[in-house]
Amino acid sequence: MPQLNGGDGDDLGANDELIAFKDEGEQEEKRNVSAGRDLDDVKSSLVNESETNSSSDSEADRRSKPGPDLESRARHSQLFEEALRRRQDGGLFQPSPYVGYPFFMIPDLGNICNPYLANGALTQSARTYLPFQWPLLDVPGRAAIRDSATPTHLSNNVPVVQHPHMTHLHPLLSYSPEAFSPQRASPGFSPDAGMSRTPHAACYPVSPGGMAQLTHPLGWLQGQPMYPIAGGFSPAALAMNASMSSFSPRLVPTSQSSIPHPAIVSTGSEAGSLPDGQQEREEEKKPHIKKPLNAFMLYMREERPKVVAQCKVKESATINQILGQRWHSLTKEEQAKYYELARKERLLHSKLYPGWSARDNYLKRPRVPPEETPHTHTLLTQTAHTHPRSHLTQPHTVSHLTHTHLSQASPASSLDSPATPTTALASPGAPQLQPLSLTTKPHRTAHPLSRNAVTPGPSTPSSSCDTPTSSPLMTSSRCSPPPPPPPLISQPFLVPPPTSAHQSAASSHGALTQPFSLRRANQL
DNA sequence: GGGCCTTTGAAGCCT
DNA sequence: AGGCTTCAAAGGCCC
Repeated sequence: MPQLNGGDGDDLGANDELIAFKDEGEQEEKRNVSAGRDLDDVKSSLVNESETNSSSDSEADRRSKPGPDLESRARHSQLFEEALRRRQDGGLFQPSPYVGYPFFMIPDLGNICNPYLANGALTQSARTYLPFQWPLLDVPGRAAIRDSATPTHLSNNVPVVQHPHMTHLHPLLSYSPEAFSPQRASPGFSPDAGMSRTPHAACYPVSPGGMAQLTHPLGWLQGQPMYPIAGGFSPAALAMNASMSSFSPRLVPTSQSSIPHPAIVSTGSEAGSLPDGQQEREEEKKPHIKKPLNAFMLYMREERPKVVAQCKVKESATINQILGQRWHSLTKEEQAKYYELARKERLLHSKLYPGWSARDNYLKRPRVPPEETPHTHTLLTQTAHTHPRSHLTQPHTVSHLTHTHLSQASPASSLDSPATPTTALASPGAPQLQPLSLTTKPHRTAHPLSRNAVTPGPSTPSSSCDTPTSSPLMTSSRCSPPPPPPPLISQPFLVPPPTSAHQSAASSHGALTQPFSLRRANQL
């Protein structure tokens, strides 16, 4: 566990962070205990509640139970620790966010490797990135730069390379010191050389002072507009970037005009449906800011390589099933790490994008190829606000109203009291309700029609990881042949009848007995 | 080439 | 308030 608040406590670059985290600044061990205790408290309340109906599934009971579950958990914990050690030793795995969790608020860095900026070239999934990610920038034009293994000099000399190993770049989880080191800065960030391709670089907590010594990778772009702010990023975000950055504030773009960068273009579909209005055009250039990752997503991000390596499984659907059950096999303390990390992710996200709301990404994806005129676009947009679930008719273009608050957010209000509810979540007084349904959510049964008609069922202590059907827990460090179906008695997660709270949490994914594919079909 | 699958959690919208 | 839906990551698979 790293010192999340290492240094002088300015790693976040914001004092309110210290306020937000009541334990911030204390010893990490104490923080861990505190986080675990908080989580325990929250979970215990739920457990107590559920115990009124059934005590068989409480965490305490599970943990006190001898037998395969305990054994598998011990193995898993051993694996977990081993993985942590490996990462500390500079192994191939992505460094654990807790080993070197670089929880600092360096907006420039966060922007450079900003994982929230999606759409094409800058997304991890697209595996295309600029040598540095443009702050608050959405670069949808992936088609133009995709499959470019070598730097592609675009019209304004911004090299674009494709780098499958940089998918780990993340403002919180993994910064590559090599990518930012002065030694490598030149070849790595030079417009002529593109980015260092060193994969799996260890991450480290960067102190602002240390970063100040580095050559800003954007130096060659100083004076140029860096990204469009037409999307309505509040001056607060920019001010924060400037104030919190160890780099020159001049790098913070001040122009409201869009960048003529070739990579910073709207997607073809967006451009094709552009209405004539200038405002709409600007809205379509708005960057797509991704949601912050939740605890499980962070866990998956970290554990996925292990599962892939251990099980030789590459299908994400299968891996996710494994990880889902592994997640349930984690102890509260282990889960608490990820909840804490997710909480800080949300906090960082809310600071980077004070006006952002999950609503901004809501129903933005085109479900049906739009055949719309500007007139219908307007109508559909209005309809979408009235009936946002009617995604069949939802235009793929951005809504008119959802972003208006972004540009209206005042710097002071954004900084002092970010408008996003995530900040409220991160506030010390806000209860952490996330873990409530962790170990009580019943497993879904895969629909037989589903392509991946695997039926994970309740977690079992088995160590096989051939398929989630046999045993997804994968508590062993090796993949073993699928054992015979374990007796039901060995299932560690016998789910009690859900309480109202459980029901609510579990039902958030639809009917418990209804497979995802069916639910999806019903949605459509 | 793009959508689906699959997981959990956060947050949105709707009733 | 409660229930339901969407999105976040990921990569093989399928059409």
